[in-house]
Amino acid sequence: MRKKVTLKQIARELDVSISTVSKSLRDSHEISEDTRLKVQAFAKLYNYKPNNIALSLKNKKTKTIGIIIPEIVHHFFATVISGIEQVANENGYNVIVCLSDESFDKEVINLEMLANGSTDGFIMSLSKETQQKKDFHHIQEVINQGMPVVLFDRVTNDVFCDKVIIDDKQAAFDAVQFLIEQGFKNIALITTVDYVSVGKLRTDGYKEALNSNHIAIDEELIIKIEDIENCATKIENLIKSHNCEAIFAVNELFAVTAIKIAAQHNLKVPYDISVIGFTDGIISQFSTPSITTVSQNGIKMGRKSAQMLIDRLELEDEENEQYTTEIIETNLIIRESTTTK
Amino acid sequence: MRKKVTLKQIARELDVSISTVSKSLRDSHEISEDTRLKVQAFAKLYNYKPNNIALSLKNKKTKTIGIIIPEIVHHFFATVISGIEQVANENGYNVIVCLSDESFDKEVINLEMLANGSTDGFIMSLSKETQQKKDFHHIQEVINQGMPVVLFDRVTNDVFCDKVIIDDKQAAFDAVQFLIEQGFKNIALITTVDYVSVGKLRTDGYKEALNSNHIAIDEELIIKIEDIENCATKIENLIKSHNCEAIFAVNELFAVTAIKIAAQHNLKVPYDISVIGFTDGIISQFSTPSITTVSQNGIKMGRKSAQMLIDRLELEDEENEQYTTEIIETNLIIRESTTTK
DNA sequence: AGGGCTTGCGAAAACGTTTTCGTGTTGAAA
DNA sequence: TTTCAACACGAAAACGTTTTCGCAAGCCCT
Repeated sequence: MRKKVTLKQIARELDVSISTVSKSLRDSHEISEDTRLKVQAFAKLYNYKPNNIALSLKNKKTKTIGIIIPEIVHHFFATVISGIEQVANENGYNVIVCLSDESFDKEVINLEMLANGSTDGFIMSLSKETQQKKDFHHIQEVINQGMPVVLFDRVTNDVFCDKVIIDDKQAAFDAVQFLIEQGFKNIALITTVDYVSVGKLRTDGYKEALNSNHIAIDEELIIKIEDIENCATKIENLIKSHNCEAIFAVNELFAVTAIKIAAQHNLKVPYDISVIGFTDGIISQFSTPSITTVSQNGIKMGRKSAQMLIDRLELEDEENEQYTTEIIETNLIIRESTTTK
Repeated sequence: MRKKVTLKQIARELDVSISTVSKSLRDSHEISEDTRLKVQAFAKLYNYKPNNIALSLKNKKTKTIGIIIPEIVHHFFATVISGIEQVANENGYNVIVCLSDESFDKEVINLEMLANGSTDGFIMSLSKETQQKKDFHHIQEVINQGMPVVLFDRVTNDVFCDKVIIDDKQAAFDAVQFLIEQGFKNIALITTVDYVSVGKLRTDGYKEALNSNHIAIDEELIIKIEDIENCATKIENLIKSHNCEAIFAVNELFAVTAIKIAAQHNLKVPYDISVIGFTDGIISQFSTPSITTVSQNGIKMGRKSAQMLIDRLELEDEENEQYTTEIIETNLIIRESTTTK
């Protein structure tokens, strides 16, 4: 077992000082060519690489980005991480990933854990519980300590920092508008409970689209799902009791569930009902029929978030207190689950 | 902006030495109760938390696990990470995630990057390119330096370390055996090119199942996909030219693709063809028909990998050179894509 | 020969901890 | 009064770097 070699060991072997070794390896002009080459050769032979921890301590920079998200087994979040990782890598940063499991406490613990020197900044998406409690002191705390934070997707107005979001309301509006243009009037909405910020925004977009087309909002056509496990009856009722021609679902799980339940009642999508989902994930792409959906472009969100964080990290002391909110464009991907009336 | 407070600052404020502060906070009996309480109160007031980097440097332990995987936008890998993160968290470890993008070079770079002090050990799954080149010197290198490595899923016999796998061959055998028991004889295989270790093993299992049931292997019924983009014609030929009654696909993408292509040729799954996939991901669960598949239990793989790594890290100097290979059991999840003849 | 450069290198501080060891003060025992 | 232990605390090293500063030797110029 050949342990990693340090400057000190090289110095001892070559009978020079630690400073000389360090300078030689960094091609300092202070050192004669003789010594420099000798040291470099020795270092190469023993495969010397500077210790990152020591560098971090000295430079007060870890070159590490902390990511805190609700869960990772979720296509959207996975793509965001992927995007973050790309940009991080291009800029010599590593990413350290923590999962909050939608729990406020875990979010706080993870944040505090990483804030003690482990990372230079954070990219996060709020847990459901945090959004529900509206308690963001932990985030404000790390910002006060001088660590940049970028919030993405699940954000809040209550904390000032850079943010990356999609225009959920507009995207929902566009999706519903599309359905209306296909000739549908009785358009149902399957959404989440209100405290999930994106669910709320998408609901608003739905309503606005109906309004601007002078279609009355029928509350019977709006169902709010709290728990995916036992949503079946609600959706069944929706499909059976109302003559709904089209459904806008605020995520792909709701969309595919609706399609399945429709099929069980001998209603074929898109011939009997059109369905639009949200999030262009695996489900939308591979279910039968494939699902028309609003694409969120997680990669782009991740890349943008990382870029914003790194920009702020490298600007450093300029203390630019101008926080910005970046909006990633969405687009409707039209597939098999929609048709014209 | 209230920067984080250090021992030195507390010491200066309270006019004691750094040692006294440190000892007070660690409840040392060397310190009088007076001083101890005073220091603790002050530390609490200023929310003192020890700097992780400094601790890492001192203890030569980072309490961080490096994960290097081919990609993260992949349900299986996401579940494994999730499992790793659970156990890591329970034991006070953080995880730092790097993606190789199936590239040998990126795998090497990431490994070397993290090996310079950033992590205490690694959990990895080999990139395709690495498996193809059969070059594992980078992994052997970090092991020689005394860093434990756990390989999972995509492993190799050429490097000695702890491993966590499923019995791919047996699982494939079981799946094909199941098809045979349903009365099918003409069973096709959709697999990968040979250098992908798990693809090879699953192919072996397929063949062995046929053999042990005295069914001749028809090479025409075996197709190897290199690139998912243009595999359509191969699968079409398979479906059209042969009277294949059932298909065993070595991953869920192949399975769902086969089902889609079959549908295009007016063959209904499972009535005309039965299909079994591998990996119980989103696709298998939500496609129509839902797909009978071999479940890999990524969470369990991740948890086991993390446990093995941490065990070795905490054992430390005992220098237990007894490497073990853990096998995670699989099970066949029977859904709608299979029926009896 | 003396003054002033340049060259080549080492000592030491700094980052923030923990821990070992030393030391001065106090009180009690002899 | 002397001796010794207990007590309370500080100095310093160590982890592995980088960088500033100081210093000695050699050289050139007057």
